[in-house]
Amino acid sequence: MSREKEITIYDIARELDLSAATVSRGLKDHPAINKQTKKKIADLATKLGYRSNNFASNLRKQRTNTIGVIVHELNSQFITSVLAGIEKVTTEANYDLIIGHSSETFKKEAANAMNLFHKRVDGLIASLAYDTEDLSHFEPFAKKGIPVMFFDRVFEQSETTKVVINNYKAGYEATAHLAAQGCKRIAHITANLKRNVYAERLNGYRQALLDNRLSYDEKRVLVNDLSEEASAKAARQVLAMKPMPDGVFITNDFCAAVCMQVFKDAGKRIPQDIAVVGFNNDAICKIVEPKLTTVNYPGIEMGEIVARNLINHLHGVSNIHLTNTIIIKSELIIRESSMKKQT
Amino acid sequence: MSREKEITIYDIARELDLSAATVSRGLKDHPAINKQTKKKIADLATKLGYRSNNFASNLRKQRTNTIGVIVHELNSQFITSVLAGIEKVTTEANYDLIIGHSSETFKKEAANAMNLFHKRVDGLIASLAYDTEDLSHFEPFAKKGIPVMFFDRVFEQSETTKVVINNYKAGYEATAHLAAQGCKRIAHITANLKRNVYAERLNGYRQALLDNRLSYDEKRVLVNDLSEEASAKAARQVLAMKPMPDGVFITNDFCAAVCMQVFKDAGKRIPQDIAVVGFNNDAICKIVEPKLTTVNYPGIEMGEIVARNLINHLHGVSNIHLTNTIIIKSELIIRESSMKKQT
DNA sequence: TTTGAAAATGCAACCGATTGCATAAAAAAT
DNA sequence: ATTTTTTATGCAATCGGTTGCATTTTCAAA
Repeated sequence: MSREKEITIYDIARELDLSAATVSRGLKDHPAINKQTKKKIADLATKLGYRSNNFASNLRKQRTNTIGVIVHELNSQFITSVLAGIEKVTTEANYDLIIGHSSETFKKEAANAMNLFHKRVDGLIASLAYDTEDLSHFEPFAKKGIPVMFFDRVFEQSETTKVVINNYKAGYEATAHLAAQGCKRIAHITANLKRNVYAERLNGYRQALLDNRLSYDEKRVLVNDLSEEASAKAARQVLAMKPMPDGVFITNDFCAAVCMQVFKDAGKRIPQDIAVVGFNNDAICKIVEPKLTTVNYPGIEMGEIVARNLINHLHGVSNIHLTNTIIIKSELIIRESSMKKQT
Repeated sequence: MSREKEITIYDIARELDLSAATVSRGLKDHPAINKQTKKKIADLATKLGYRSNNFASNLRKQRTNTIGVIVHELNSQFITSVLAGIEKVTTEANYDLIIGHSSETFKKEAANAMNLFHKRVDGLIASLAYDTEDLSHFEPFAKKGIPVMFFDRVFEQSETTKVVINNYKAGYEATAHLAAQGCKRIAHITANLKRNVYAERLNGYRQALLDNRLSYDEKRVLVNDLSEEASAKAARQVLAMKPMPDGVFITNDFCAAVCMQVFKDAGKRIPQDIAVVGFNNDAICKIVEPKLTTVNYPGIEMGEIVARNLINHLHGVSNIHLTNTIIIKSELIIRESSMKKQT
């Protein structure tokens, strides 16, 4: 209720008959300060409830020890695990984190970028929104020499550093698996092909079809925004295809779960009538029936790697401008939804 | 690559032959500054790529215009929508947001609280972690007169302001609905009863049983941590009860989804053999089969209300110490998982 | 032309921590 | 006892906006 006076190093200095400089050094364990003096300072600081003023400190140091993160959405297992990985590394390195989310819109992504820019983060980690078309909103960072790293949703052609999985390979393996299960007409439900992850998976899908002597048919590729409504619509489109596909590779687990629901409502059996493979290995995979075959995405590892690289760069240990792309392993997890052939 | 020099108001002042004070006022549209001067300042600022230094500004103003938020987890629809509501209001009021998450642990919650305290947020919004036992980590805020508001997971007995739904009523209605569907042995799967939300729902459950002349049996109440494993275990415990329950009210949709899976694997039909009601109205409700009856939790509204009250308090428009508890409406959404009686 | 009020701008002291350099005190070497 | 080295501490400028108060400029009223 009653606002206490804020304690500063000057208060501590006065009380101990020291200079503010000594208190400042003492508080951060500077080697030139006497051990006992340090203890006296620390004790009094605790007693008075001193808290360091970040603003004064950052103003003077011209650094913030803060890293900004921009993600497209928060409510996904994948993103949450990436954040956990980033947090682990940044906390160890004593950096603070400011997390912003774009709700999949370019507008909010740009607003977040500007916000973090004004907050003067020392570095930025980002995954692009659904409809981001260019990276101009990250240019202020480049101009000021603030490192930016992308993960997952990146611009493949850009010069910035990025951490990704091999989406081409993942798409290839998912599709090849369906082919190996005997599927002859494999559809693909995906999202905005401007996003590298989806474009690459589509490429993998196509190559796997060709390598398995299955024809690639544009009509079997459906693009939507992965919302519940769009997913259901895509599923109905699959059902309406003639002949109906006997397998479908879907680029997102939630979308796949919705599709499965529609397929089952239409009386189709999974995997007998239509086999399904999703992507991400979200918790939902084990809840849907049958359990969903999917591609496991090592989120924590991805977060750790992207954060570690950024911090190494900030510490001058390495230079991210030399390492352009880091590829992380992913793997197909086979469950019932695609097991046409019983083992 | 090449780090540009940072532009300050002094640079602008020098170039326009003005004082820094005038530039400062001009940039923030102070009424005493001539319109044309303002325009000249704004134009040059843009041209030079000026960005205001928050640290200098906050240091001087002794305010941050930032609100901290601590939530227990990010990957839930409910939390995401609360955050959306908070964001909407705070953005309009020109406050920044710093979001921290505790991963359901007291330790990280306390660490987040200290971090936000040192970042000197003007106010704090929080929902407690699974195992938080006391509120001592929020005391520094109280001491400095920084307002703290809780939502959803709160300490009912505490003096702090809180925004909640009527969990008692929600639990009552969910249970009464099962009774109305003809269930005679209704089980309840819930979580840490130290969390008000779960304790209150249990109370509602118990009263509804009594009001429907059904006996309350402690053995039918299972407490777990809502993880996938714990949920499956709880479901198996329900299956093992003799006689087996014919209805179950589960305090969380994800947990309910896992349970349904276990029930179905055991050959039970939902809702014929066992009716299920969940809680939260997450997207998963419409993906499981049959679709899950649940309690809708108005996340966005909750976020808006808690943020609006906090900001009003900060602006001195109202005083949160007068309003102790705000209750928001929730409602039962009936789907197939509980419809024993066909309509 | 003078005067008074209103409008616009400037002065200078903050806010609190950091840090290069100077200095003082204590310990060691001569 | 004196000089050198080591160890501790202090001085004072700096970071970049903000703001109460003073001063100057502008413009209309007398």
